[in-house]
Amino acid sequence: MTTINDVAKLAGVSKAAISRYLSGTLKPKKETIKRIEEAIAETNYTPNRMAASIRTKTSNTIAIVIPSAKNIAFAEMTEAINDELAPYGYSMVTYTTNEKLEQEKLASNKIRENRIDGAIFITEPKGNKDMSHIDLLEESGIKTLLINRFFEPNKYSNISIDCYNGGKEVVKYLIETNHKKIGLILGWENQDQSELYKKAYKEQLLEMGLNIDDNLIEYCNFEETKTRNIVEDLIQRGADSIFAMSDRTAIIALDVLEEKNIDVPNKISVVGYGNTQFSKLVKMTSLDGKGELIGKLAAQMLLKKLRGVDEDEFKLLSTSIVTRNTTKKI
Amino acid sequence: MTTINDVAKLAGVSKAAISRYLSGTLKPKKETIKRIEEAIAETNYTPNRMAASIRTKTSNTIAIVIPSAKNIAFAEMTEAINDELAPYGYSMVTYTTNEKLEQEKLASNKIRENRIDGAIFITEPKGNKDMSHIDLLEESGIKTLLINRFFEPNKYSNISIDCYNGGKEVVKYLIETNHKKIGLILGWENQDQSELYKKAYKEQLLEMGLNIDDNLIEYCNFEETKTRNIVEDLIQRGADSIFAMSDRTAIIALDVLEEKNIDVPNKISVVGYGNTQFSKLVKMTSLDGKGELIGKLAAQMLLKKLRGVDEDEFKLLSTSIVTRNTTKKI
DNA sequence: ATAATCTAGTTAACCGTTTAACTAATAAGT
DNA sequence: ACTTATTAGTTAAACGGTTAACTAGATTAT
Repeated sequence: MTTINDVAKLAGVSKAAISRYLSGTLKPKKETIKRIEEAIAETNYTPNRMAASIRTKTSNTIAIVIPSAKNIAFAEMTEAINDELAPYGYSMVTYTTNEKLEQEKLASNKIRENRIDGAIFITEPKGNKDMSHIDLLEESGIKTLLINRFFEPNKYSNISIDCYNGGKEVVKYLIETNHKKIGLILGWENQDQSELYKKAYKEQLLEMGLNIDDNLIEYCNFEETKTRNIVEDLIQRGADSIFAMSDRTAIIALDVLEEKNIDVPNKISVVGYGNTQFSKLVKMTSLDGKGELIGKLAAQMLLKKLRGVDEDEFKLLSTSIVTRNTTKKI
Repeated sequence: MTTINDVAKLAGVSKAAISRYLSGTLKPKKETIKRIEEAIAETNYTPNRMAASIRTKTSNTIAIVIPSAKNIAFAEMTEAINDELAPYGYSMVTYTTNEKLEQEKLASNKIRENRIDGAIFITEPKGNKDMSHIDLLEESGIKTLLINRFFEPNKYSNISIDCYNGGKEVVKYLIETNHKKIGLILGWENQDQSELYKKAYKEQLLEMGLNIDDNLIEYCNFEETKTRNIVEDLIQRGADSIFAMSDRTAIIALDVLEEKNIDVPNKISVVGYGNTQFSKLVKMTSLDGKGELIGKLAAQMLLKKLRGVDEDEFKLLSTSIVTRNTTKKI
């Protein structure tokens, strides 16, 4: 790779002239510009952004930390973030955690090592409240932003879906369409999101005068076989509807129901969460996860922080159910 | 952020000692180690990988260039690549192209700017054969690897699915299950993959004594509305089966068929391509795209190139149809 | 005519590492 | 006892840029 020195030599000016010309802090005369441009073209010169970074202390790179890149919900957010940031020249590096705290910490280390400007963490590693690595990033001057990790205001910048009220809406909808035994399939036990959905579910049930059957509440850990067993159990226990905490889980539920020849939505209604491509393709009712909106807002918020506007923000996005062919008034 | 100088000062040694201790080229005595370790811990020192990079000329980062991150087929490959490379300490940066050559070139520029060690390009921008940016990367010492871009040996390192023989197998399977009017939904016109499938389709038809109806061959450009229209046309024209060049397209086809109350697979069989999560979840027959295998192999091949083993390799992976509930002998 | 301002550059220090080459002190070999 | 190796470091240059401070020459103002 050619360096700025090669270009300078070829153009017959100092390397400072090249650097300043490229950054717009020097206006060379026409003839010099011509020589510089020719030299750049001839050598295929591209500035070494890393060398620049060590002086300017900005890498023009942001990181996203997600449980899994092939999970459609995260993929949709990721793409939205990238689409929003790319026009500003940011590159995006992805670290996956498999929802493990340990891996999230490794990612944080990489982010520090690479002096990445800002990082977006999506969801929390299962059931863990250790924030020390995030704190360290902020102390190191790396801007952080959390998505679907906290559901009430706190010291971190955060954007989340209001799954408490969203969950209540789903339950309300199901009750209003005459369902009485609503199966609830949660993700991980002790994870904020699961517990919020559970709370919403129970409270809405009570508010509408139904009583709670704990046998209808299960944690699937986002595992397929576990989910299948749960769905079978729920059928056994007489569930007339199922609300699952992810579209993927809901689609697995649909599959089990189809295998058992149980008519959806006439016999059992199914609601997912995410409103991802998945739910659209299979025409499934789903609580909107607003992945693309969240990604877009997250990118904008991070951009703001990167520019130094540093009031920590907390956003809770209201959501609503998108009804399709897997739910029906009975 | 603390630097190596801070640590050196605190530990009372030269910065070279810190650097060499951390890289294992210096074995300090116990007592010194203790002082260094304490200084590192106290200052939360993490080496600045960018500063190191400018000296060592390796960034420990690889890039993947994909049409879209939220396309499930690419997401699966991406994750497989990352899983394979992460243990070696590589960070992965993603650039999306929307299948536009212009954007692919922008990505190439970023890759050069950031002195990224190696890049994997997945598929080709629609219908374009300009490889100058890839050539430039290789000339710049950046290792490149192409996926599903070339289907016969050439000067680039490349891994592809043998879609010619795969396509023939699908057509053969459909004919053997007594289908006579096979609709073929391709992607972009003039894109190698599309044309290969078309060739496979026509040749297999002729080999098995059926004649070709050009009205059954359409390009959907991977657009939903266009796909829906095509499917309706194919139904009109009496197709008894549909082979689509992507799972997503095939699922849209399934949806149209369902809307029209046409029984799949009894009335019309549908085959997708990819064998992605999508096809598994909706139990759709699909020609295997082997995304995860490709990702894994790609990562390994790139790793090899990064280590200097630089015979250009060309791999064509054989594939086969995975039958599920959307195809049937009639 | 002289001072003040502008233009188009240059010089040199700096960013945070790595690494080749050197050194001083200690240990080992004969 | 004297050379030779080994150990545990240090020094200084290098990597490829950026940037503050300077300068020489041309223009403008008074």
